[in-house]
Amino acid sequence: MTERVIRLAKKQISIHDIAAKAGVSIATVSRVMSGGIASEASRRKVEAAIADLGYESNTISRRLAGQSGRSLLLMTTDVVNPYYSALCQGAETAARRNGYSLTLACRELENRLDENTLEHLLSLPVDGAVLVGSAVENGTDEQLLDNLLRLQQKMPIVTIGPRIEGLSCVNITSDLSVSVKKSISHLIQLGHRRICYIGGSSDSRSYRSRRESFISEVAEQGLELLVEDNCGTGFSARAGEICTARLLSRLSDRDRPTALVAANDLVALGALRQLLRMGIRVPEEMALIGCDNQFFTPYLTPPLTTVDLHPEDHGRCAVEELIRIIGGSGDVNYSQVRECSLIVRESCGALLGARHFD
Amino acid sequence: MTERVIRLAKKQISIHDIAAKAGVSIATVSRVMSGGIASEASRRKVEAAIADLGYESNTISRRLAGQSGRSLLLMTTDVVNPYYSALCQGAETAARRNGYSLTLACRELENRLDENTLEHLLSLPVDGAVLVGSAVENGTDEQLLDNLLRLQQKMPIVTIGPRIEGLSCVNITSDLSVSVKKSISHLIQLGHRRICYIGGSSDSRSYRSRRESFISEVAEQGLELLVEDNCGTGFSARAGEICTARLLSRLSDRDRPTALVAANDLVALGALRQLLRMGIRVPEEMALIGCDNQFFTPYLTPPLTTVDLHPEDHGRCAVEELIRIIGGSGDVNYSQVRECSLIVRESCGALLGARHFD
DNA sequence: AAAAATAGTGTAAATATTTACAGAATGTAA
DNA sequence: TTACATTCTGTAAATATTTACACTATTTTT
Repeated sequence: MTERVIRLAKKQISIHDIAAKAGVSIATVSRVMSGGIASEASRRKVEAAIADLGYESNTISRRLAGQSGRSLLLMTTDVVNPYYSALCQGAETAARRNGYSLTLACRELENRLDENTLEHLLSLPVDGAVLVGSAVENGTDEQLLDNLLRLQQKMPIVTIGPRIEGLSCVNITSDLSVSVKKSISHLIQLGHRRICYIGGSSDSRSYRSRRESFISEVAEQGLELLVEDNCGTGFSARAGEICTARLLSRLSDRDRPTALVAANDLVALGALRQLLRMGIRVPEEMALIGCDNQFFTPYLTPPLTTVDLHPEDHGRCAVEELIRIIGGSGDVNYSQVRECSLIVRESCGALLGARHFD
Repeated sequence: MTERVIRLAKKQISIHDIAAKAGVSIATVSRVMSGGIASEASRRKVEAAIADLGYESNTISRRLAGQSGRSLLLMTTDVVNPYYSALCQGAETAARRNGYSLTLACRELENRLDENTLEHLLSLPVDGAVLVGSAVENGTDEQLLDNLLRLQQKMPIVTIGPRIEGLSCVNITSDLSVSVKKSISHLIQLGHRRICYIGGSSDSRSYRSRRESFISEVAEQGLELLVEDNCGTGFSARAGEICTARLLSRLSDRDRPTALVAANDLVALGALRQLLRMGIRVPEEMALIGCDNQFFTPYLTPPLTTVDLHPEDHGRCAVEELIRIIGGSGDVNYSQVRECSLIVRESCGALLGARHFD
């Protein structure tokens, strides 16, 4: 009934073997390994034995004895979304560079961190967790807070995304209002006055924050707010298509916006396709601006103007912060706001005449 | 000097606490947990105590005592490439469904599994590894074999990609010759005779295998082999651009191929852009076919015809095989060849007149 | 009724490490 | 020479589990 395990033949070389070979006790070996107090003579003998036998200390028992196992958890929504996969890549690289390994927990697109997932996370042998995506985006603040506090009892956490009210932890965030401001000023500079935000889901806290920034910035600049209730439907290319079709079918040609700000590049991709389908030329008749600077954006026709949030940087930062916290040094409750940059290409009409290609 | 570790207050509830509460020995608790021999009475008492105290067994010590820690390793090249991220998603989901966790080791695009990385992998507390990308693609067969055999001494492995000569392990693979055959027959059906393969890197074993298939299929069909040495330069969109530009600048208009088969969708994306830049219309003047059915392909202009290798399926399969092997049942040395499907869209001229959109 | 088999249980060893504590060896000061 | 401090080392306990082994109690077979 009990599961049979393949036992791979050779017994591990243990600290005991080293001790025997070097003619010292296991305690001394351990101290040499961890840089503790030991005489030069012992140190040399132990190091020779280690090199000789090719010994590597065992993560499992080190951890059982109360040490860090040097492994971190990354919880994301959906690595297929290039924003998350770039973040993941950044996190993994940073972890590996610091001698940590990274365990991945993804969710298919779901509403929130549920009971099962939480149990799974809690049972994982890791020293800390980076949380991004639905785990910190979707659901009410109380639900999120409940789950995260429970997780936090077991391990330190770092969140990426909008700060969660009432949770004290390190938080990596983009100033979405800056990203929106940059997009809107770029459009205004190019002469646009009728700008509409498309795509996204109001389940997402990032979305809500970005949308609020959009609304307030539109007001600030004295622009008209266009069909504000048309936002939403999701973060996919399909959502971009649907959303664009719905928006334009509702409005007469003269009420139509002259520029669309998409929730992300996927939404922009779908919008672009829908605009083409409807015979509306980009950027001549409609400007389009995305978000995330995903790898395919320079290759679209026209190349997409977008905002780079530097997700690899988010991943790297979160991991470095987490390792710092595990090391026990410094502040464990603040937000680090990361830069974002507007990447100007041709989908809003800039650069156009100059050189259509390149 | 020694790193200080945050110790989170509460001591874990252990098997001893359960034993005490249930009035039995720890051995009995362990047997109840693992479904071993125990009386109904003990079983009930133990289960009550477990529910009462909310006990969860400790992965670390279970593993130290020689049991599976229920965690797997996935080694990929580069999760930012959508093929790998889809694979990764499939693997993670399958692992989680089976109660396993998935640790990720990515490499930035590098030539091969080097010494450092291998050390890292060997030190990881996992029960088995799925290998895909540069770890099983790049380098000579001897180098690969050396590394993989060393890894295999520590844990069972499953590889995804072309089978490695001399390595006995489970291998998940796509029949690339079928994928190439499907692409070529599609093009021939549409009247093409001058077909050229672009992109990819001869460091990659998948690439070499796919290219060989291309060459032999071109011969089989009695087609002319076009500038065969022009292949290569990489798997990125940039590579597609460069490769296309170079190819077309070398040939007079009448020697030019009428169809391009790209190493993957990224290469096709770059090729598409370059063709547009050179004023060559797709599909009217040049057909283009990709590989991977990445999420952006339906949204290109024209929508890209491509081959879906079903990477999530590869990931899922590999993980399921690995878990089976860890469970100790069945064959541990064979190749499982997975299906691939041609996704016909408009970039080769099919579907064109009928309905240009949708 | 005796012998044998079976079911259930507890003790203790095993896994590979860290570290508190005690003790030994050495050096320094009075 | 004695007292004290310092440096170094080894023993053993601790971590949370599994499991071999010995033992008891029950059931089955002869």
